[in-house]
Amino acid sequence: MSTISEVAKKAGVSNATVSRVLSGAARVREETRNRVMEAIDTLSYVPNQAARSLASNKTFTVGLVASNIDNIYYGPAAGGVEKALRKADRHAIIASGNDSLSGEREAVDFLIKRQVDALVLVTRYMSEEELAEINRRCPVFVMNQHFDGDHGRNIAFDNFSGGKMAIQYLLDQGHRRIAIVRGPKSKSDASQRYLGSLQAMEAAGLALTYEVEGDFTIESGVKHMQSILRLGERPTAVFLGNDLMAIGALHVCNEHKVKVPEDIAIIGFDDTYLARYTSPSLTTIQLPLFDMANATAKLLLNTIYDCQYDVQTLFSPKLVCRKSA
Amino acid sequence: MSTISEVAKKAGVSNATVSRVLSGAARVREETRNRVMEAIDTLSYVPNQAARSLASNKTFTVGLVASNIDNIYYGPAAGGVEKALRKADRHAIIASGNDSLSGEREAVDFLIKRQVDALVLVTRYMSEEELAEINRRCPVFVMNQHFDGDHGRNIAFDNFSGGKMAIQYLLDQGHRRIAIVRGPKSKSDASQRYLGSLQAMEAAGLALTYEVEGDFTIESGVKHMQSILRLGERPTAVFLGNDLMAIGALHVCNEHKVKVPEDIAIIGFDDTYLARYTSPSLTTIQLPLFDMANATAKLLLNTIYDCQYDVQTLFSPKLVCRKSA
DNA sequence: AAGAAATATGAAAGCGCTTTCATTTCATTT
DNA sequence: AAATGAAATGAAAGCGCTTTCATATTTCTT
Repeated sequence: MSTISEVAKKAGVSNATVSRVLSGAARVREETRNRVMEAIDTLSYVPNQAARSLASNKTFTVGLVASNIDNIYYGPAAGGVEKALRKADRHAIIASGNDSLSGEREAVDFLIKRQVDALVLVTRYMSEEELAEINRRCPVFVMNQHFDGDHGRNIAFDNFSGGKMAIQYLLDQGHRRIAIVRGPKSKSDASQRYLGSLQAMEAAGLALTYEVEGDFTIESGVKHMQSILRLGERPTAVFLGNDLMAIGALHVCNEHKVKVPEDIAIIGFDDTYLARYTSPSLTTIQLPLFDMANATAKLLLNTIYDCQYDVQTLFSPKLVCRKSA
Repeated sequence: MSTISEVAKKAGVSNATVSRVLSGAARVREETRNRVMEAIDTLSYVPNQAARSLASNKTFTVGLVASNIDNIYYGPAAGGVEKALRKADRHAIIASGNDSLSGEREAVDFLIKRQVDALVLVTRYMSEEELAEINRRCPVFVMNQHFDGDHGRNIAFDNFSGGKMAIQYLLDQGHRRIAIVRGPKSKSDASQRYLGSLQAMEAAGLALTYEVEGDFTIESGVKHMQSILRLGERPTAVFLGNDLMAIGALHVCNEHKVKVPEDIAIIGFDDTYLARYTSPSLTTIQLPLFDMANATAKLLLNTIYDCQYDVQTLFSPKLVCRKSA
């Protein structure tokens, strides 16, 4: 491991100059810069991150909290964040919230202790007020979620239109008896989807046959679909607030020999990569999670590290027709 | 942010002493320690990681490379690693290999540049020789994989018995015509599973009806199952080298109205959390990925940071009977 | 109780950078 | 050509810890 001093010596300049060409912040004469670059190359010098952090009071590290690292959403989310950060020579520390509020809090505390420069939160249990509070301790960035006191720190998705789109599709297919297993009332994305659905129903002069609140897990989809099958008059179509619940619903239908989509149509939300491999394959509303996560990280880079990325801050839903509806 | 000096001053000791009580390495008189702890508490002092790293020449950071962060295996693997590290007040940086060899290499280089103290590699394209080579640059830890020159740096799983178990179960169910979609020949875990299967067949005096090499993706399961269905004389059971391929196979069967398990029995490997929600639910061999990842991280902690965890270094397969076979 | 051995603590150097401030060099103007 | 202002560079002071070495204190031995 060579140090900055060795590079400086070899290039015949001071440490300060090497530091300057490295950071790119201050200007250095063309010729000097070349000499330094050459020295860096021949010594294959790599700056010491710890020293950098200590001197500059930045860690170049971003914390990423997922409510449950083992969730199917986590992959694309982490992937999108990681890609953007790596390109900018920063990195992410992961911390899982172990699927509980206290776990999420611990994860956040851990990362703040670790002195990350910012946080990307993909949580499930934290209220928007809590996010705002954390934001006072360390800059918080989120996607598909609002929080008070954010200063353009979230990447949005038009959940309302997405919900509307799902129901509209069902309506277009001739369904009139429609049930909804919506996501948690505490989450604004879930509520927006729900509100959108409602609007589509109202516009058609219809009311929901059945409605219940799920928690976005497969198990929850299983449970609520079981209730729906027990209903006296079954709906002909069910809109589940996310793919995971739809997978649970599909599983239940298959177990009970209820034919999808003939007996009951199922539509999900998110278009996770499993959607195309369920039986039957899942019709769903696409949410470009990877891209949104990538945008979130870029927004963070712009805000915290003065980068200059173009970032799309609002994403739109898209219907993906497969065979379940 | 208070510093160690402030703590020292408040406790009426030197910085060195504070450092000592913090690290727990050297001994400090009971009474002194209490005074220091109290000062730490009242100042709510948190040590600066960068300074710590710079002074000690350790980053307390572990790099975690997954061939594809978006893979279903990644979650439990990352979760297991993260849990162990966090408990030990260390952390993991993630880097995805973007599902390619060059990507995996870039991820490794990035992390080494980032000066991680060690690497946990969950790669798909790197040969065991390459792992050994990387190990010369930075300590490498792997699970369910061997590499040359490791010094007890891997957590093993008995894939051979697992493969045997899968076939044995099929045999016990009365199947005689059995096909295998094995995993990549380049991966020792896949090969062990295959060898185990073969042994079970031989012991029964039978030969495989059909055999082909898949690449552990859903798509690969789809492709090979399609070929199998086109076979003149179909097998009555298929053993897929992992759950992902089995999910693909199930999907194909359902699309072609081939009844599972009546027409064809399907058995997978890994017992990912989706296995219980496929249609029909997947009979498979359980591989305790989270626990293995956790053990890998503990092994790392013991080796690199002189921790003293008990670690189980060999894990065993377990048959999980569901409905697909 | 004195000396030796063991234990506890402090002083200070240094880890490898960034950054401020002063100085030198260069280009421009008169 | 001298004066001026701008641009480029260097010297050196930290950033907040760990760790070595020396010193002070306690405990043990006889």
